[in-house]
Amino acid sequence: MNFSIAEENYIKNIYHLQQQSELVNTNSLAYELQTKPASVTDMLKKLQIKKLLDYEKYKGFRLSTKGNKVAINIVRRHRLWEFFLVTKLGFEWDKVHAIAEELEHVSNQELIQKLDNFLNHPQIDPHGDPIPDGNGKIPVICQLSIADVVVKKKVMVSSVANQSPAILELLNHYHINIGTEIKINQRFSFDGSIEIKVGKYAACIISELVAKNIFVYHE
Amino acid sequence: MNFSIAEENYIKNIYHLQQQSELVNTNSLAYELQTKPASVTDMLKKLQIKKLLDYEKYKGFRLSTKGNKVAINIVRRHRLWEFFLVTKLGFEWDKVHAIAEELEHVSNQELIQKLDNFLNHPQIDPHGDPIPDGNGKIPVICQLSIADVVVKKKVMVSSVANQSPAILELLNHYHINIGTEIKINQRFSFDGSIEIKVGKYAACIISELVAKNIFVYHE
DNA sequence: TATATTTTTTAGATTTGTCTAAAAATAAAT
DNA sequence: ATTTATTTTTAGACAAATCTAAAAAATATA
Repeated sequence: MNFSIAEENYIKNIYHLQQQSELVNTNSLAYELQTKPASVTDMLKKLQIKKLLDYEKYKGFRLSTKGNKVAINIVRRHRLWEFFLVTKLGFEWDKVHAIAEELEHVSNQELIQKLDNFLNHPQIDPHGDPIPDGNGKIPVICQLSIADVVVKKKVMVSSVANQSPAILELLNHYHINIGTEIKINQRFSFDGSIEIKVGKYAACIISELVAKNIFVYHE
Repeated sequence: MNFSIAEENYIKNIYHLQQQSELVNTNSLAYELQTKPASVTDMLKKLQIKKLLDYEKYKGFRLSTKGNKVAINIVRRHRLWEFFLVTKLGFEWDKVHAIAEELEHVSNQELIQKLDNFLNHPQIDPHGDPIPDGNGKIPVICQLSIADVVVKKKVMVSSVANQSPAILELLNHYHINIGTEIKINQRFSFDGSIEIKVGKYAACIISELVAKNIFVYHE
């Protein structure tokens, strides 16, 4: 089944609000979508008719099982594109959300399948959020801050917590990006700083604050 | 300036019809867009107001200079995505058009710029059509059928003329794709067949018919 | 419990892009 | 040069998604 861009945006935002609280209300969804409560009510009726929503007038609403599947698929597309934009096209994190918001509505199944293959089935997007697989299964995120990784271990960067241009500038300097391989050489007890080796570059030292903000895959 | 998906589809199709004849008429555009002449007339008025079109009632129409620039930009996006889908995601030619038709409407300039970089500024799309550059300049296509390439020369596949599943099957067998490097070893006068070397695979012989359908870059 | 406040929904209008059916302009044919 | 046929445009309607303003329901307050 195919949905309009407007419908998909409603579904996705209901999904996100449900992560906070089971039941969603009209005003918060209107705020999230930058629209008016009256418009939300109109769309809720349409989504209910399409069996995507459990909805009772004045009582709040939640996605149905079917609605949830659709939502997870949209989230999957969004996060795969974000991963693509950062790791392949070299975008920085702050720019990718808006673009992925558009790309996510291209809903060709084969496209997403092949994109997933091309990206080697990433499990975490550049913001550290899990990427649902083709069956809608959401991987349990096994991430660890570099500050907590045991020494001598080789790890791969999965995401960065603080996504400010300030830390971005620093990470570019260290040649650290999503997917970068890092070896933890040693930890200095004086200030918690850590010596790491990034790819083929000479070993360098990062502060504890930086280390705490870099997350890596961890089985 | 930003245009709706409907507007972009009209602009693009007017552009394509103009390659055939200078002036475009309502019926042929309606046919091209799978819509009704009345709808076309409505949209023409809107495009004229936006200065994208030179249009006189009952007299036919053509894109203005501004409209032409917009059209070329859409064509650029479309062809870059097609190239991406074939060379990076491994799609076959017959599948990419419909998907690129959707992707082309994501009109973020930086996205297209970075995609172009990522693809190494391709000049020809998988169908052999030229890809306009960032300034709207359309490269003159220097393509040559393999049947016409001098022997001992190394060339790169730019496009394939006959885009049937039948030739596709054969080319997959030879490991030939868009962007593949091929060396022309020798030509056999008996049947015009040609011995080629594809990448690291053992040399093989292709028929004259196949050779005539494979086009390569040629300075 | 009655009143005030907030939240949600309805009613009716608007915009975009489409349609059908009929009218107007142009082109073709006798 | 009329008539016929084709092409194009208008007029009016419709669906999707939105809006404003007002009514209805739920919640909070006195």
